Amino acid sequence: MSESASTDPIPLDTCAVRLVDPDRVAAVRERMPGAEEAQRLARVFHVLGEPARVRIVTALLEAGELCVCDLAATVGMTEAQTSQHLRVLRAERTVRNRRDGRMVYYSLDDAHVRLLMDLALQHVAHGEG
Amino acid sequence: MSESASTDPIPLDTCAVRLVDPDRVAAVRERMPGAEEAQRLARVFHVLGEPARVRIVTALLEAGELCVCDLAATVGMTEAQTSQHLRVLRAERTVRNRRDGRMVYYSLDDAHVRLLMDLALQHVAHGEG
DNA sequence: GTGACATCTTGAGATTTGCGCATATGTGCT
DNA sequence: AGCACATATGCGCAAATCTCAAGATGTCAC
Repeated sequence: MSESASTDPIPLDTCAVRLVDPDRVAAVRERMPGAEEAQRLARVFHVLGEPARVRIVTALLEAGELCVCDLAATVGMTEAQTSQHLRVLRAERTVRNRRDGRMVYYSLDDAHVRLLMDLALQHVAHGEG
Repeated sequence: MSESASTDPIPLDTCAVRLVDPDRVAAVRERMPGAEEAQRLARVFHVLGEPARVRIVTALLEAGELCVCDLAATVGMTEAQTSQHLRVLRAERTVRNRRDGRMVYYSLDDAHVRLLMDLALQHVAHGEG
């Protein structure tokens, strides 16, 4: 494959991939979000990329605020499972918790989440047959 | 734990979790999306829950349309890697491909994706310190 | 302080997922 | 047809992740 370099006229300064439109590639690279930004975006989506957590979030969207036991009953999971998923959601600032006695009440921490869910619902509604 | 049922006054028709506000739980359960809907939502988010795919999508947001080799150069991955992620994105109808000769050009298949990305960007921008 | 309850954390097992390499498919050129 | 190129696919391995069950933490009541 890469043995006899009989023809090697193109000096690629970046990496070993062929480029059709280098100018466009450079322009897009400059304007698109950086690697860190992409990582943060991915983390947000990753947290929501699980049916169990989606159900938790949608339940909180409807209820506004729920304690862990009621939340577990709503989504049909054990309390330990629910608590574990809530920890992941909390780490990403998707939900916030308020302590009242020995109960802990959870609610959404960001209004964007509701919009994200609505958009995703439209997305799956229009494309899925 | 579940050995000596000395006190068992509450008949739970659903499962073995305690309920603080059964009426509210029932109401939320009825109004929130079902399990299938949650699974579809999770699949959409899951596909975007990876830095590499986020970068591909954001690159396509800027470029509109790119062939695999330029896309690989833009996001800084090998063509095989890029192709594999594109397969995942295509399976979820996030991107579409158009063949022109031996090149294959990719673009976003759904306008919702742009909105999702913008919302997620706002989300990570306002909360991250 | 002791006991009961709600929630949180931890650990091992099982499943999934991404990466790298090699190869297959499909297209255009001579 | 034969060759070269762009992309897609299949396989093996390492890493991350979900799940389940048990124990730890913190709070209220007596």
